[in-house]
Amino acid sequence: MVPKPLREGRPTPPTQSAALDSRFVDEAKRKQLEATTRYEPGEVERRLFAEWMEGGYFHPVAEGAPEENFSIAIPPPNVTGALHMGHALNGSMQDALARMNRMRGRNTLWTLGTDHAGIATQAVVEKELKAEGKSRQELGREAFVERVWAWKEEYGSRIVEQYKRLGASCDYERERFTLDEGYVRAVYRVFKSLFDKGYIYRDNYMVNWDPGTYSAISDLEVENREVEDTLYAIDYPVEGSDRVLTVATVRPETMLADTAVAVNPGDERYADLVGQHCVLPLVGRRLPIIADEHVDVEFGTGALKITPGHDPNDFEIGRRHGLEEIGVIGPDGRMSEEAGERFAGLTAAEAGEAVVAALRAEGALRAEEPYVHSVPFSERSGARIEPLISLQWFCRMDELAKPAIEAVERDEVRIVPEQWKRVYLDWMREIRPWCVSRQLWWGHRIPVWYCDACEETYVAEEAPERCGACNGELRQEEDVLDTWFSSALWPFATLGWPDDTPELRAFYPTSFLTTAREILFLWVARMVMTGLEFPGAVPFRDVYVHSVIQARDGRRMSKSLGTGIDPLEEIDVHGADALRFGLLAMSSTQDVRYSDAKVQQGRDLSNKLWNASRLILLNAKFQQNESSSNSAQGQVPARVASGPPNPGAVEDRWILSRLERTIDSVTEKLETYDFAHAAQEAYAFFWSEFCDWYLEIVKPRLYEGEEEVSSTLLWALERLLALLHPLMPFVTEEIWSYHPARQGHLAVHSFPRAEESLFDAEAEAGVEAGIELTRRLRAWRDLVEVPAASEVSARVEGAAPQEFVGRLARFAFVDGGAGEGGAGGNGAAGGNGGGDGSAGDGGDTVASVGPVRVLASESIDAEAVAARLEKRRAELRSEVERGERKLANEGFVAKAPAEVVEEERGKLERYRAELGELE
RNA sequence: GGGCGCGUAGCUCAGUGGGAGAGCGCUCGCCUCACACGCGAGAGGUCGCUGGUUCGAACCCAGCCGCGCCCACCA
Repeated sequence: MVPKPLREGRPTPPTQSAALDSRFVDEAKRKQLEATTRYEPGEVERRLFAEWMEGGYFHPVAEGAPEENFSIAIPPPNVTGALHMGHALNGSMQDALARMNRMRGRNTLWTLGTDHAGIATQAVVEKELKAEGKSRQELGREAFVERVWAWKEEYGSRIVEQYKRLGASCDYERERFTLDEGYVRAVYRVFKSLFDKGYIYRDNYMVNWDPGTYSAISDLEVENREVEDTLYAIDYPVEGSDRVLTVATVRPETMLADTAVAVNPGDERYADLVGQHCVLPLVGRRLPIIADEHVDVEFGTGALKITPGHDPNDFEIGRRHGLEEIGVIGPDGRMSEEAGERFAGLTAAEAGEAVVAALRAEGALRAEEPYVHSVPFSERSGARIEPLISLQWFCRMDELAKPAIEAVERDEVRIVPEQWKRVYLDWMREIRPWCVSRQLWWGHRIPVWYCDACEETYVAEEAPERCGACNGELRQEEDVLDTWFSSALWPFATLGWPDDTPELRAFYPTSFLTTAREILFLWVARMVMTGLEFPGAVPFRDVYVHSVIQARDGRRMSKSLGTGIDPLEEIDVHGADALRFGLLAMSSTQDVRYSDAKVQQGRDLSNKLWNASRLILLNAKFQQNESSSNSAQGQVPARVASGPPNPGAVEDRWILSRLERTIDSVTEKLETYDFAHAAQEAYAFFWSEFCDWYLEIVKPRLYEGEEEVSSTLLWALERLLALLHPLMPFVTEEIWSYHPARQGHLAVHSFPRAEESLFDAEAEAGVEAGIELTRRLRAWRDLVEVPAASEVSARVEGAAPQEFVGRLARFAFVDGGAGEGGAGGNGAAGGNGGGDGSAGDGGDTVASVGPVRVLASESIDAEAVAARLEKRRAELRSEVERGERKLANEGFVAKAPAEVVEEERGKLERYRAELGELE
């Protein structure tokens, strides 16, 4: 749990010039590259991160306009926190965007900081105290708060260090904390301003009292759980009559605070009783019988006991009818004096039992039955919420909500995926006052001062000295503000607001926010409201609501359940790039289970990148560039070293075309926050097309030292690394350090833009046909069980296949007439022995695979060939039948789009032709 | 009670009107001079169920079954 030092005994990072072109001049480094057949992220990541920091790349100058710059304010983690998977996913997304935009030359700021997290932090320190046998009360407020600060200074930066392990390109020099001096000023300015507008007020009101934290909490911090309780029916005698009103409750102890009984105004059963009184059993209080619409005629007896002091509904009803508000349960969850001598001092639960016993003794308990209902619990402490009336500070939200609703309606803040837009709007339209005071010590103490002498109240940004009216002593409000009150100001308070700072001018509004949906209301909505109210502009343009990563078994990842997976362990084992890739690839808009396989895939990809690059870098021929003007760090990204190559070979044109299309597509996906598809598409291109086919195709040319293929490879590699860098910054940066075109760090290299002039449909079609033929030949070999090591002789009919086909499928093409060997050379085929003798001048054809006529040899099993042929014929017949059936359908031909019909005809023709050849 | 979403290969998930995909796992064959964290070839799916719309449905509509999440004051 102790933060790991980041620069574990590493020597200082190389200076610019040392990091520069020392590679192949330096034979040792070449040897190292040659020897390292496996990418090892551990050492690389620490070293490279230090280099980036050294370069100052993450610390932009505050210049330019927000529209042309790019900025993100990180969702501030709790100071008490440790990096969890949510942070890791969130961070991977933000970093991908930050890095892409930085590489595009945009002035990019990713603000980092932590949240003081009132309850959580106070709880941690209180626990510490408890272990020492002390309490915060003993310590006193001032000393306690000092102690929390000391804790924060010592442990509070752990999570910041952990973000570095992820590779997050935050501006670590602009780290903020919600209790920083400047931040506190922002909070006080906002409080005062909202007070002056009449939005903030103090009132005795029903709140969610959390006996666990000994504080009020907001509606959003309450979670409802199904609980099995007992529903008691109690008889309340009607005064001056022998009738009784039977009421129901799951909390009998609250009857001690009843101040009325209500019935529905339309309920004829009780119409005559309205206006009369009941007598409260055990207590003897006279309760008026009132009529209120809230009462459900169908439920129970249709009579409802009213406890304005301990039930939110009853509270509302009580206020409507001007009922007395009695509190019998105190903030400690125990019965107060008001509950009467018999019950005072008992816990609520004990009191409940005592009340039931007493009622039973009096014969007032009519019935009891098990009852399942939902009960509020504190998300903070887990304690059952005790609704009670207390004096708190509230903020009226309706006026603030109006512009925040409009901003989202008009897409000035875009919520992605769009379904969350409605969720946001629905909540905002029904918004209720926010209880902003908390009975804690750690936080922003509410900037209100009272004069006890004359009862004057002052709200101010700075403490007034004495009472202006009577010159009496002033006493500051004891309560602190809800943590979310300060979080709500995060995007602008971190930039220096309320001062007019260069940062604010350059980076507000921010560009992007990504968040889990659980804090859409708690945090996002409130930032929109305060942003519009204070700096006067939306806090961010786009909000991306990401998925929740669940534990492997589908449960929530949670520390208490023991289902959490520690991202740092995953980084230790697989590397940060692997984790980043894995998280991005597995994430989507819906919740997903954590997938080890995807992280594995990321690790494999890192390794594959490393090795494919080794192949290229160790074999490509290139001229060492004179290192041109040193690109100034962090300013102008280095240009792509050379212009696009213009190769003649069809496979070169093919791969360049595919690369540019991939760049186009991956970029578009990143821009629309479709991280999963961006990652997977980049993976598929690199692995399946670039490595499996292109590298295999060009190996002979590469080994021969052909310059054209070398420059194509180096150019493609450079663009590929740059494209992948936002997703996997470490491996790509490390590989780049060996690239001859390197002039500076990849982190500030330009991000590729698809070069459309390289799109080449013809080359794509040509190579893809060759690939298809290769596949068929390989499948044929496997099927007829040709030994893997042997080469098969064959003749080609008609147009010659791509030359790589024979080599990759291990086919030696012989030319019947000229006796010229095929691409692979006959030497290798010599192993086939005598069979080749007859093949040399065009022996018997034993099978056809497309245009390829396979010649008889010892390694070919005639029976297997026949079986193979029969299988293919069966496939083709069924295809032909399918096509014929479809085209015979008049509706299809008449109504389907012409190109669909055409395609169908083409396919049918091809199948027929192939079938004809085989029969 | 209201809302949102999900049910596709053994597993985890893409696909959202024109012939079922990926990664992992599995089978077979390969240590082929970048990579065995690898290479090649395969097997495996009545796309939850029932109806409807359409020339055509995993995809659109309706109903049903199962699962999840959010919001909500029925004692």
